[in-house]
Amino acid sequence: MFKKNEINYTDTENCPVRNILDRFGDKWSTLVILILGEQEILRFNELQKKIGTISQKMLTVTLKKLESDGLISRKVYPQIPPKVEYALTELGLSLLPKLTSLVQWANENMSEINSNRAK
Amino acid sequence: MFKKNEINYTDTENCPVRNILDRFGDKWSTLVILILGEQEILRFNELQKKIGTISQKMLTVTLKKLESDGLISRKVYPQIPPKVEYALTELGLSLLPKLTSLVQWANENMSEINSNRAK
DNA sequence: CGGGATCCACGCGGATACTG
DNA sequence: CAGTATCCGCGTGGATCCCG
Repeated sequence: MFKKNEINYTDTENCPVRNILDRFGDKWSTLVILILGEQEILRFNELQKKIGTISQKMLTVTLKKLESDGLISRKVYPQIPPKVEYALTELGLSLLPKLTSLVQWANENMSEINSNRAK
Repeated sequence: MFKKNEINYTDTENCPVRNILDRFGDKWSTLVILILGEQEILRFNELQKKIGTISQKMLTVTLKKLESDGLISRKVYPQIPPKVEYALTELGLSLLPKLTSLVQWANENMSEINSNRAK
């Protein structure tokens, strides 16, 4: 029934599962990717308004991390006032379907989870 | 290119995306579900050994949360010493493919992400 | 064996002020 | 506009001890 490749979850450094969870287990990364997947290109302030409750600091930190991971691109227009555009890279786009699939599940099952919790 | 259902990400309470991220954005939930999906049934200590680095407290907390969400089941054998078995519920099983899909992506792309980060 | 109960450190993340 | 810098509360999560 289940293929057992016997993943070694103990090895935090090399286990991709642990790695990805450490990376996207934070509060904002996944959300930013989802929003960029929906809108294609967004400026810093547009992202912040979209999310609504994120602070400038955390949006900056999150974007930098995702950029250094190669998941999003950052395009700076050298003008005053500055203009910076963020978008998903190819790598980010390849991740997107996996996340939207998760979102779809969330949409379908959140009410059941909530009613379970209420008990 | 993109269907725009215009999700309101600002509404933390009602947005399923925000909800699921708040719920599985912790350090261990996703990992526990993945391991239970692989092994079907596991006892408390077996789970702890599988994960390796989780503390008793966090495993307890995580299991309780997942149980109250209705994602895993908890079967107690009233004997001494006690025996408790954990497994995925139907709901948990329905989530599993979405997570393994994410794991697959992680396996395929983790090396690229790591080399990106190194720059 | 499978937890409960406490204590506590650390770091995530918010609030605020400032800048090119 | 798009950040940077700093301070700091608070919750996550680890360590330890105890119990049925």
